[in-house]
Amino acid sequence: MATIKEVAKRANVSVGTVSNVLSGAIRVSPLLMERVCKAIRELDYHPNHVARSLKIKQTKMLGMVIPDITNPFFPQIVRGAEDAALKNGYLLVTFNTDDQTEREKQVLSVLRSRRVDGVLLAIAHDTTDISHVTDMIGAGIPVVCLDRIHGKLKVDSVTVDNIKGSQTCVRHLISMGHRRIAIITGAMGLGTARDRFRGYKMALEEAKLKVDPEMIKEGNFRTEGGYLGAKELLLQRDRPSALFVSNGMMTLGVLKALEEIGLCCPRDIALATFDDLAVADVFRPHLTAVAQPAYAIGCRGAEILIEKLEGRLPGGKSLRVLLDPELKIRESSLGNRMATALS
Amino acid sequence: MATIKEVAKRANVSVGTVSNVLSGAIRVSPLLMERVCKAIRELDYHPNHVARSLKIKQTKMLGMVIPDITNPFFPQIVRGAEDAALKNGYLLVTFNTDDQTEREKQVLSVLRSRRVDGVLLAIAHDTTDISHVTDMIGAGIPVVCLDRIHGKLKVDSVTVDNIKGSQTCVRHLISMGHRRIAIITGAMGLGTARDRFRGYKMALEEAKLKVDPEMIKEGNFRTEGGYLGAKELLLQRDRPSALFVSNGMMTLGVLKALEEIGLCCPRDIALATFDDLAVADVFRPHLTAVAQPAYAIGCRGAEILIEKLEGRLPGGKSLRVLLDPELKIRESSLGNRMATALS
DNA sequence: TTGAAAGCGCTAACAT
DNA sequence: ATGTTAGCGCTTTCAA
Repeated sequence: MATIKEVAKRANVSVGTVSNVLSGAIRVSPLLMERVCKAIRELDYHPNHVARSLKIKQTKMLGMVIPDITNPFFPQIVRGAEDAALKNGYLLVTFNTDDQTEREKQVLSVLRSRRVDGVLLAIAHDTTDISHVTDMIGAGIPVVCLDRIHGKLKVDSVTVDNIKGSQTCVRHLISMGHRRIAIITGAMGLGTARDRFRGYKMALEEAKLKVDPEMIKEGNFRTEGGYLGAKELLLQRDRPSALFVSNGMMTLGVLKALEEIGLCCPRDIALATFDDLAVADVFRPHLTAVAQPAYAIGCRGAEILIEKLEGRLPGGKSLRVLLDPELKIRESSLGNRMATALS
Repeated sequence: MATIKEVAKRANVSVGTVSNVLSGAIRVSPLLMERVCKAIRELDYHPNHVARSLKIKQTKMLGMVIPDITNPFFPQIVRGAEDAALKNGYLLVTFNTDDQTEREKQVLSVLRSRRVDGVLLAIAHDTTDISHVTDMIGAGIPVVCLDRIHGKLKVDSVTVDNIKGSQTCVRHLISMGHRRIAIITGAMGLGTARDRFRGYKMALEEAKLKVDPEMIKEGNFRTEGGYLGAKELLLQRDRPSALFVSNGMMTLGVLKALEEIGLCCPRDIALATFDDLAVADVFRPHLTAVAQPAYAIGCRGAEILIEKLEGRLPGGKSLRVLLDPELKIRESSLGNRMATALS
């Protein structure tokens, strides 16, 4: 591959001049300009971004660390972040942690070696020791947390208003006449999981309904957590009339459990879920869901990170952006008659 | 951030020695070894991979170019490729093209500037001019095509045996007693789409069934293509008794159309689809599907690319790996009685 | 406006 | 086994 030196030689100018036409910052006489452009074309020259990075001490790369791109919630976040990054001349390097702190540590270490300028992080859900993250920030590499945030971590973040989302959703369940409303939560170490539980509790309390421990199962935001939770919950003698599931992956497991148990939704049990995955609107009955603006989460996250990097943002206290979720009422949470009327 | 020079100074050794302990290739005396490690720890030193890349003229980065990470088929491919890449010390930089050739060109140009060592490419489906790809290869950057391949492009590739997949599937439909079997194809410019159609045709012909133009609709591998195709197909006076859909995204549209028309599967119409998306096994009735080993496609693709890069593969003629798809027979393609028995 | 040259942090060849 | 040093391709300062 051609280098800037070869271009300079061919155009009979200095490397500095070539650099100037490339960056466009310093003006170059039309004559030399033309010669340089010609040489670039003839040599099919592509500037070496690696050398540039070394020199300017910026790679214009952002790290994106998520649990698993295979979980349908994350691709949208990634896409949003990627679009925002590209628009600003950055590129995104994505890593999966499988929700394991150990992997997360390795990944952040690789990212530091690669000298990414900043990191977008959807933290692993069993992470308690957060030193790898604080170290990163300490080393001057800004981190913005997406979707999930860790209680002890003081960083910028973009999340959905989880409390409001589940509160609104459970209120809706109550308004449909339900009194025994169960919940499958995420791993309670995660702030996100705690907030969604909190919204559930608040909705019950404001309706003067009691919060029954038998109606609460801790899951893990994964299919199998939903499956197990639903089995326990629904095989009780006094089973709930409605179930609120804390995320979309777990709902997949819940649907499987319902099928195995032979329960029909919404006749036997009403359902509502956090996350509006594609299946929610395809499954029959269509599922009532709290839709998160996933694309916007990624997009805003990347924008904030970039603004920070380019010094356009006050470095002071960490800013926490809260996006509004949207309740999509569909058939799975409706009473029998209404459900049939709609279908 | 600390540099190798600072580590050397602190450990009272030369930079060469530090480099040697880092690479592990050349042995270093235990004494110095210990001093170097101590200094590394104390300075929280992370080797600068950018400088390394510049020196060794390899970035150990692979480009991954796909239409859209938001399409549930691709995350698995990406995940497979990423796992394989990481295992070999490479990292993956992913880009979406939205199936637009123009974006694909820009993306490949960026990738060249970034000096990726090689590229994994799921080519945009309307790409006819492939010069950007051949140029890349001409510049010495190997390309491996995944999932989709372009007729004129002579490169290594990893795809599924599309002909076999749809042939097997349509045979199954025939064996269930269907005679009027419709198909919604992908954009016929894509080899993948053509092959799936070819398998359909072969299955019909070997059963001496006629290939009826009224039973064929060209789609585009996207939801709306399935929706439109199904509407046209199923509102005919003499509608098919079975429908084979050429990919998973289109099936989402087909399900929507079925619901709107008020047709019940499998009672009114049997269904089978290429791609075994998560919804296939959740939707009722569960959908008969041709499962592609998406993870394996990504994984093998990355492995081949890396072997090529490290010279462990004969550079001669391009190798085309064909992976076997697997037919998952579920309820949507069964006759009425069998379906109810299973459910 | 243009050219010359230092130096980013590392690897590898060479010298000791 | 260890140290010294040139140079990867670029940006940027300084001088002309």
